[in-house]
Amino acid sequence: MAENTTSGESLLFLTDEQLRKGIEAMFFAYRGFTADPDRILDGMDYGRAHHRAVHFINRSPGATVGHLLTILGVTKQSLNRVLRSLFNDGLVEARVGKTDKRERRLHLTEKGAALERALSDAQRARMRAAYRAAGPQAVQGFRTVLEAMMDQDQRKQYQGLKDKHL
Amino acid sequence: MAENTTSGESLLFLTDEQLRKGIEAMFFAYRGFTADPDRILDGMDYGRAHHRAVHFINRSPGATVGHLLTILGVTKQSLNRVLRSLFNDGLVEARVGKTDKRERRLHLTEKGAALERALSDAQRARMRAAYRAAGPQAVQGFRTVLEAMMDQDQRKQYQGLKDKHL
DNA sequence: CTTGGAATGTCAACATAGCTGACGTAAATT
DNA sequence: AATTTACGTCAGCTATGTTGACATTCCAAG
Repeated sequence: MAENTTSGESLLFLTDEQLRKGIEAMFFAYRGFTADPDRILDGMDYGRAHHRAVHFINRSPGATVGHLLTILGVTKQSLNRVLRSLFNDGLVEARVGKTDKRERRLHLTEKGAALERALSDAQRARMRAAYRAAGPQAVQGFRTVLEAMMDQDQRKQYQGLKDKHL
Repeated sequence: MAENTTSGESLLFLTDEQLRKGIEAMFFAYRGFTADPDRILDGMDYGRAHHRAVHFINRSPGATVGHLLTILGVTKQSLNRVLRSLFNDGLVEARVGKTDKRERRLHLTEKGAALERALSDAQRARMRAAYRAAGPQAVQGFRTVLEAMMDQDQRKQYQGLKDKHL
């Protein structure tokens, strides 16, 4: 693991100690990242899985179940349990696909959109505070490192989503 | 910390769209972050909870159970289940506290240290690749934003750990 | 037209990892 | 002596993931 190999030109940021700090930063930060939505969801019958579903349905209205499956990376049985409860509670509605009638195109109802807004408002508020405190340059570095940390497939989905939206 | 506050100079990084991208980046990156250790643990009887325990015991040898509880933020029942299995399998050993005999000071055995090494090698490899690809300046921004995203208590623990180590 | 496969849903059974509540024991503190 | 602290444990619950098996619906290709 010998860092500082070639010349002395500051490969210090690649030492095991620096990496360990990064690892723990991810661990603690992720807890903060999910804390606010979790607090809202606590008390409802919902959890993080519902949050993720609602987030991506809001983000890509009309997405099929299969699409959601690949994004979330869970089994259809697991996702189905979540979707069923959202469906029963009137937060999500499924419209039969126009061209392919096997597909169920997922959309948020107004009620679902309201929950999504509540959750993402809370999450964005924290993110905004962090961004503001860190400044634009740090934010760019943040995004760069996160993107480099993703798996290939995940990165494609992430970037794909980026384009599809606007 | 206030960057670019006053006039209209580039507060664009605080738009909801930018924040949403940051949120999704966290989501996808965290999956990558945990993927490699998860793969190793899969097949053993262990999971992410064991990884976390082993990580922090390695990091702070002699830590008490209570210390671990506050760092991990779980209940003692939950942690105890994990510790018991690590204990039974001879990965962790508990020594009675010298001054306070109620305390159990936790240490990794050689076997436990070997697992910890395998897990953190995998995780560090990914982190190192991401750091290397992103560069030192991005890494600094990454850490700055993550730190700002933590809860107060978590941030203290994170920073506290930083000092305690070396 | 029939058949095969894809997209989806559902049932059953199970594992992991979190939680609460209640209780016990030993050691330290007051 | 009484209380508090640190830890362990039992019992039971919930959320979220997993596999495996099977049904339905429908598109597409032979």
